[in-house]
Amino acid sequence: MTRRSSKRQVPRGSKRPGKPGGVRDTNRKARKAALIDAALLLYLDHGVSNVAVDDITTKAGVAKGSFYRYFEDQEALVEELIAPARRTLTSALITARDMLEDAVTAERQIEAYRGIGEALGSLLLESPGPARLYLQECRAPAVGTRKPIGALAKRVIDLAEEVSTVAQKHGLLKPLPVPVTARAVVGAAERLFLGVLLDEEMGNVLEIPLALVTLVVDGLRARTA
Amino acid sequence: MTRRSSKRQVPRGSKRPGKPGGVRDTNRKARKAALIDAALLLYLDHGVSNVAVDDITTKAGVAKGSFYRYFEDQEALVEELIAPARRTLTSALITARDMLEDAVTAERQIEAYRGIGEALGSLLLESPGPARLYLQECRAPAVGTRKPIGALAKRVIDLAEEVSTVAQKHGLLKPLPVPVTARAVVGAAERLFLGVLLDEEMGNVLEIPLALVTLVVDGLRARTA
DNA sequence: CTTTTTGATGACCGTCTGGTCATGATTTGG
DNA sequence: CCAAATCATGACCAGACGGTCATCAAAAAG
Repeated sequence: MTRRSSKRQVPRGSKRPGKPGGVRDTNRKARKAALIDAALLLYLDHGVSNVAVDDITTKAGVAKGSFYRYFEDQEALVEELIAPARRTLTSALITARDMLEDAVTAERQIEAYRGIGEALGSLLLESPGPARLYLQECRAPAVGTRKPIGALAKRVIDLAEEVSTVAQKHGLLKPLPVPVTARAVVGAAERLFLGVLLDEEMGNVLEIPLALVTLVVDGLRARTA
Repeated sequence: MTRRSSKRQVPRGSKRPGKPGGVRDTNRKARKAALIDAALLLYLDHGVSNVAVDDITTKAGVAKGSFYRYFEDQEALVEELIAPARRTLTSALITARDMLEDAVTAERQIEAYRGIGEALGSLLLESPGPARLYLQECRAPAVGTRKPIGALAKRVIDLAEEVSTVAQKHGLLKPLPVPVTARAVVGAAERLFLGVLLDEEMGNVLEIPLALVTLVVDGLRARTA
């Protein structure tokens, strides 16, 4: 029996995948979830580059050969692991950018930024693990297992620059270079949220969105009438 | 011949180390520098967890056995590699904290923060490699080879909190939780400086210190007369 | 109930890696 | 010049690791 050239969750041309909700479908989903959950816990403690497939499958309680039925390699697993975080982050930034396009008042501007904060907040609540993994690893070199995280980090910065570009076009920011304001905001937000996820002593975490808005609105805001 | 239980650059009780400036002393320093330089280049591209001792010694042009004459393991090398960055960062933060203790005017406060910016600026100029390595890896899990970097990251946050505590004591910051303002500033500064070191398109990089001061002084500043 | 298809398994293989060490080269100090 | 000390070397070793695969188990479909 030869290896299929391109592995898939359900192989294309599969003749008997079983019906949705059936035993096979249920087992496949459960196994993938077990592997992803196990990997996440190990990545959070050890970093994405210090975890072996053996570690993951042992923690997930499945045989090593099963890993390769669901994932080409660890990079493929990480890609799937951070998919929810990618969707939430990129969606929030795009929505904020579009809202700012129409933001002709300072109130609408604050609302757009608040939308980002809220989306990030919900990300922290719904997917704290993937969010924390992203925040921990997003600046280290995007090689091997970490590639999907590095790609998302680049996307986040690109979108943040778009948000800043639109904000500045409306005269809503000081005439600082867009790449500078985008990075300052992203950097501050990332470290603050990482602190929350790491249970660092942060005081009243409900003040964090305020702090961020303060940074953006008061710190970078253009002094216009 | 048995292994010494604790390796050192010059073994304790060494009988003929050679005089300072002598052939051995010179060769030792050159070899350590070659290994550290090689390791730095590899760590920057691949991450601290994806580099083998063989990689380092090959790039440095020395035999593998020589590596272990100078370093216990890679963690020891990283400890030494970031020593200049650690000195500069901690010294700058401590100086700023002390200056803020005496800062009774807004001008003195700005001067203290500017001192941090200048120290960071000189760090980027004098040790761009170690600075970039620190910025890339400082949030990923502090295990194995990355331990020294994680320890420095914790120290930086601790000192930043002290700086914020003093600033707030003087009523120079809004009454936001100290951990929040400290992290916001550190996060913004780190991402901005990383952008410079990665040659990301940042516009006029001379505006970055201004952006940081803007964030701190205008964004977090208490609205006092 | 049976055949076909899909999934699970963990031993196996080749490569990678940390770390050691016997041997020889070089430096030191008298 | 010489004995002692220090340094350099890269083959070697044992274990770690990614990925495969022959075999068996389980599910699907008729």
